[in-house]
Amino acid sequence: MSTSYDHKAVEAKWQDRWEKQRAAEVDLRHARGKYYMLMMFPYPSGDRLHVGHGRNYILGDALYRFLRMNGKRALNPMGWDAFGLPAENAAIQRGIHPKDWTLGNIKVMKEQFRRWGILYDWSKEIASCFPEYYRWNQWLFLRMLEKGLAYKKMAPVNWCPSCRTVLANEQVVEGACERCGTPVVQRDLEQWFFRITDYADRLLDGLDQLEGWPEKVKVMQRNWIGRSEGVEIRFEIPALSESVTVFTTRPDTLHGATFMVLAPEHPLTPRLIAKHPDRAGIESWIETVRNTPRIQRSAEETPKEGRDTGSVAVNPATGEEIPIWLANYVLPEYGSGAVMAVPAHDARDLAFARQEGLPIRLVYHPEDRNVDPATMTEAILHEGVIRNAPPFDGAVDGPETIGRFIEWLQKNGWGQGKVAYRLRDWLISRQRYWGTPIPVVYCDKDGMVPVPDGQLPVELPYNVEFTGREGNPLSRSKEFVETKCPKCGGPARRETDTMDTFVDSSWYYLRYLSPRDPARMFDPELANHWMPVDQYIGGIEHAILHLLYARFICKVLHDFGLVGIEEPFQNLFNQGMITRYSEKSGRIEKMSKSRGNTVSPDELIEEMGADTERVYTLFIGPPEKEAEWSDEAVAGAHRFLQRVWRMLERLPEAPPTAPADAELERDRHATIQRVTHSLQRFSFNTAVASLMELSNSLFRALEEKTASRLRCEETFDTLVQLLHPMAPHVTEELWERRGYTESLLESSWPELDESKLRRERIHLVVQVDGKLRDRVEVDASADEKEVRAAVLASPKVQEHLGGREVAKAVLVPGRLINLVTRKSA
RNA sequence: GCGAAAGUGGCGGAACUGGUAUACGCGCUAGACUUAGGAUCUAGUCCCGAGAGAUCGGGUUGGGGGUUCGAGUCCCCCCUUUCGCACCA
Repeated sequence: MSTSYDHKAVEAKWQDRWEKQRAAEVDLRHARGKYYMLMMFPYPSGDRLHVGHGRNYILGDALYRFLRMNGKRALNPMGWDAFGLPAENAAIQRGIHPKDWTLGNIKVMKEQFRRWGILYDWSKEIASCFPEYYRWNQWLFLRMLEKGLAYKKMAPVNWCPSCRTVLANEQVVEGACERCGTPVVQRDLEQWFFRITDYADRLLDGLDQLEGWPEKVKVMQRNWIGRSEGVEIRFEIPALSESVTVFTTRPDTLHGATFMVLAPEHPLTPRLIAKHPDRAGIESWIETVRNTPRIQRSAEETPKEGRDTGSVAVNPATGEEIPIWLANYVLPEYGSGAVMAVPAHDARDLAFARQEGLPIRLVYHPEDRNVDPATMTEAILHEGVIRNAPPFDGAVDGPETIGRFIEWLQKNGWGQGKVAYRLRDWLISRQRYWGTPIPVVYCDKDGMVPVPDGQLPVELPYNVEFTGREGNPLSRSKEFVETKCPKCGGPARRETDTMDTFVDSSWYYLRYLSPRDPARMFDPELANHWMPVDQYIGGIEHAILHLLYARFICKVLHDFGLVGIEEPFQNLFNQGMITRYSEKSGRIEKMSKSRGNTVSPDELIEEMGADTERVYTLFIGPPEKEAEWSDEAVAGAHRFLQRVWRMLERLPEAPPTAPADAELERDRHATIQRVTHSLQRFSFNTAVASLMELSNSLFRALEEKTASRLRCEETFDTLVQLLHPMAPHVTEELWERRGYTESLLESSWPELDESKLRRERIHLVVQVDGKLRDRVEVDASADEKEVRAAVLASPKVQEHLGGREVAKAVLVPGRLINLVTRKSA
């Protein structure tokens, strides 16, 4: 019967010890050298964490331990993104107050982290739902309000008539309210915004500096910002003595604009349809379009619908009068909410023109430009092709043509260059309780008045009612709503909207540095010393929203003169998801509670230990890629740790002297080199593989008694040290049992001696004409001449040469030699 | 449709800047120890062919072409998959 180690006892022992010696907390003010790493800010959701969630925490902890053993000052803080919708839903469904629910979840999550053996510096702990934290959201809001970066305006929102509340886009499922199934309508409400569009160019340009970010995330952000350069062109509407401006990136197709399309919401619409015989019909159609949720309206499957206003505009290039239409596919918020329709060169305009029987006119001939000739034939036949119209001057296509057009339009006073963005201002107000109250009050006399800094924080009242109906519970709290105007002292009402939780997470990394500071949002001196964050680990789901908002707020704080940096996160790592077969769907899917394919860490830890889970999670595959969880393969990680454990008992069996010492020593150093390199590149899976190899070598040496006791012990110690970031508990225990009194975590990473990697005799691969034919052993110092002589002495090589002459020999030192025979000319 | 990444054994995956393809693990096969084992250990395990045999020959990184003494890796074309964007004018 072989001994197996009691992982439960070992893990409990070290988890207790780590908890007690929290002294490892970094003294930020006195730490010399900087290595500020690993940012996380999880949401305490109440669902038990599963092994899929464990991946990024385990990854981060392994990295943290590795850095620390390498003498780096690493900071590993943890805090809670504690506001959010699930807490409020829990209150509605189960009658638990969001605060109590959240704090309970935090406790559970902390216990799970402890059981994974994860070392967080809890002295830096923050939670966004505490007034000590969110008062600085309010402070930031007031500063942004002063600078015009926060503002209020009417905006269309998703409104559930039954719940009487605003819904986030994510809460609208197929056009209906996620909770009650009532069709959602579009409604205009006064909303608070942050002017992120002012920063569009800087957010875009900043990406080029972020070399430590995955290209994928940068591309996603670039698409989201969606900068496009184009032109604004004015079209006169003679009947109204007005003009309408369109935005286009293709001014060179202006001659082909045969009609114009406005968003139904366009400000000129009422005047354009004023004299229309079916005005009422059009107005009711407009209402339908307005009530369509935005997501549905801008889906490609949605059929194009339009109405002719009966009014006309003048195409400045041709002088022709063209009809003005309204259509659902033109969005009011992009560009100027109006387009010149060029059906010959735009797929959407073409579809619409065909549907409504509007004229199609070619500007470019199919031979000039990428136009589908088949679809264009009818246009050519009916309208002909406009070429050599000014300012073509016979030239065709390309950016130069467009450039000339812009100049020409400008000269004629018809238009000018303009940049349009897809990015919209950030809507930060939520009609919800569980969030940061927006610090303004409304006074009948003074209007909207910001809350003075001295009266911050505006605290959330605890005693409110959660009915799930009638919208925001905050607005029914008299205690909260009724207040005094800071200006005149008269009666006033508080703003009851709260902030989007992304505001909380957009600056938390700065608060980690001085979490209890009562006087400031953060300490600029510490921020300048420790920022930017060296390593950020998180899921790809944050690629746009959170990471864009955090970059934006960082730039805002920079402009306020509070921090020197403009980019908060230097290196970003996106771990891949863990997948598993789901009985429900019969497919391999992302591990999640709703799919019923989760693996509980509790049971796994009970059965095989946290170290096993950690090693397997890291070994499963490249951490940036998706990986499929295999219940069987976990056992392999467990066997590996058991093997390492058993070797401790066998060390004394090794002989005092033995022949293969040098070989084991070389393996040891090769492993140090490989593991160190692997961990530097986040390649945890190959690091574990290398350690398994070293373990196999040592095991064999012990079995066959080919290495001395001292050598075996030294190899074992190195193995344990290198394994520590992945399997911290069992390695600490083994280290202690080896007689070391200092904690393994405090020991320093094994040193690589490159001279030990060298061999005296090396195996060289011999190729003849690029094909592997033999291996020869030569002195490591042998020069080409000697190698050649040794190789030619091989009977196998001679056989394959078959008497042919060696025309050329390519020697790759230490690896191979390729003998090239002359090829038939 | 546009953009990005990737295609290697039965499976997860190795191969750093072109240099022994399939490391490591899972699974599988045979054996050992055992009352028994999903425990442990030993040997084997890319495919085809020859041989009793250690071995020997040939082929193989989605398909096709190219560069090179040499290509999983670089270049071109095609196929497939995954992800992101998608009425943005």
